[in-house]
Amino acid sequence: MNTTPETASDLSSQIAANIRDAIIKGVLIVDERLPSEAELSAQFNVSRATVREALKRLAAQSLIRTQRGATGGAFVNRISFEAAQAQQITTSTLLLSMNDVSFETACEARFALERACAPLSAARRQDSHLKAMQDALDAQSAPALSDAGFCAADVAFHRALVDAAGNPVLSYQIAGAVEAMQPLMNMITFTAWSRDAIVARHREIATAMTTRDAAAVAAGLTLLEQETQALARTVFARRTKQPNAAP
Amino acid sequence: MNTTPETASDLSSQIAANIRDAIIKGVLIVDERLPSEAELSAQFNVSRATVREALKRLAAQSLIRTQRGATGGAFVNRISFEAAQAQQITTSTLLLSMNDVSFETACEARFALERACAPLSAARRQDSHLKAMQDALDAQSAPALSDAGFCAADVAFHRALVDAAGNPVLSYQIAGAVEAMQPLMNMITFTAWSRDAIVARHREIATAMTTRDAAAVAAGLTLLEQETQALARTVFARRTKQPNAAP
DNA sequence: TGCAAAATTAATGTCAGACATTTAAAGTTT
DNA sequence: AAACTTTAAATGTCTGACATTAATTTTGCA
Repeated sequence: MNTTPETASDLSSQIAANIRDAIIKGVLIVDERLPSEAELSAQFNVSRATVREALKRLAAQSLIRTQRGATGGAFVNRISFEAAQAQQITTSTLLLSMNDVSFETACEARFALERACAPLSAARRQDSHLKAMQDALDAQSAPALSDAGFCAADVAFHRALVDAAGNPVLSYQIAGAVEAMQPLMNMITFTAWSRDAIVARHREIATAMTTRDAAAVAAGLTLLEQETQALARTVFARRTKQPNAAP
Repeated sequence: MNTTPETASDLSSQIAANIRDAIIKGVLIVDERLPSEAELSAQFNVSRATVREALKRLAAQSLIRTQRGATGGAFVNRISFEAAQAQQITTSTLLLSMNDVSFETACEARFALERACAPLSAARRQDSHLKAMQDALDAQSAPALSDAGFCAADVAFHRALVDAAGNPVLSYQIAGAVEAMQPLMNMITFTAWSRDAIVARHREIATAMTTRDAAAVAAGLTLLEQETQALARTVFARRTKQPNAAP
């Protein structure tokens, strides 16, 4: 049951931890109003400034929201899947960029996670998911598309694939991982040839999804992973040999 | 490239977003010292209190750390896998408890994720992983073990399974999801009979890991999932029929 | 009476300045 | 040269004030 070590000597950390535990343990219910800053400062016997620093910490974790005005105050937040995912993306993105995680490792993790939902996605996909995948495919096939646009459409495709599993927890976890990898993916300059290869694989996967062929979806993802890894290797190899000047 | 909407009118939010972007974009490097609070308040033309609230927000996301003293200040943090995972667990745990996620949905997501690393784990597992799994098995087989202890050993077993994949990104993502599910798992009271069934499945999985039989590992996980779901159904059904008095 | 405008109030947001505490480094003494 | 003392620079905390916001209450007038 490890939430956050945080044995800090800061009063604001302690107070934040105190309130956080109350929220986690259910002492404070969703949408319940916390005591006002003045009351909290009296309860904890600290100044209002210290209480405010504690509350800002909790707000940064989306645990509370604040409202101004007469009936305002700090309220316990119901964390939404969107908010949780946004946080996860921020954290994961920094984690990857700061810890010298290789493209290979991140890519492997990403496709492993995606394959995890292939059986569920194939079984449960709705027409709306197929349409989303098809739209992403069309976008990726556009002739004068920028690399960023290509990657965005790529994310949309895989996002639809994951959402088709119909499990919000799975979507939240995996979509976060996929999005966090985007900065790494953007390091690759996609040639027209490599784009065609990717789109072709996507087409295969989309077809397999249509026929609910889980094994084919997984196989398509595996092939896509191998090709992506190979592409990355050539791009990075060329780049180290011939370092570019443009910042 | 969605980091955090945060179009808030609070000055402290804006300043936090400003510095956060600088960190994400690499303008501020790991271990680099930020300007002192006094300098920041001059730069942003706000009071020191406002700057401090912004810094506390960043500290809550583990983006910075602060040190007191003459050479102190706020430093850009290198987010560790541990810290990132701890945050993910806090967020995911609250997400599950606050959004009425059913045991079924969470359990399905958990095992889907674990199956995702079965092939990698079977291929790459070291003796140390086998030993960790065996230790967890021994712990789970202890006769007078509490439910909490049983669950803790359960986590250790699956944690070793995931770590065996040798991919830190995968470990971070999945271990976080598994730990976040613990509160839900703890709602189940394991009978002696059901414990035996779980341990037996674990034994099969451990054996499959030893022989590097990825398909058998995945199959074992699938069976374990089905049995866990069935067990949960009976427990919850009994509980609704006969509401207990003890809080 | 009914309704719109104005005043009230209670909360967060911001500011300014002071003091406390911590820590490294410079300076002093033995 | 080593040990102690002083200094300086930073964060941590406190106090009190004012600004801003938004719901509520009161007032004024048709």
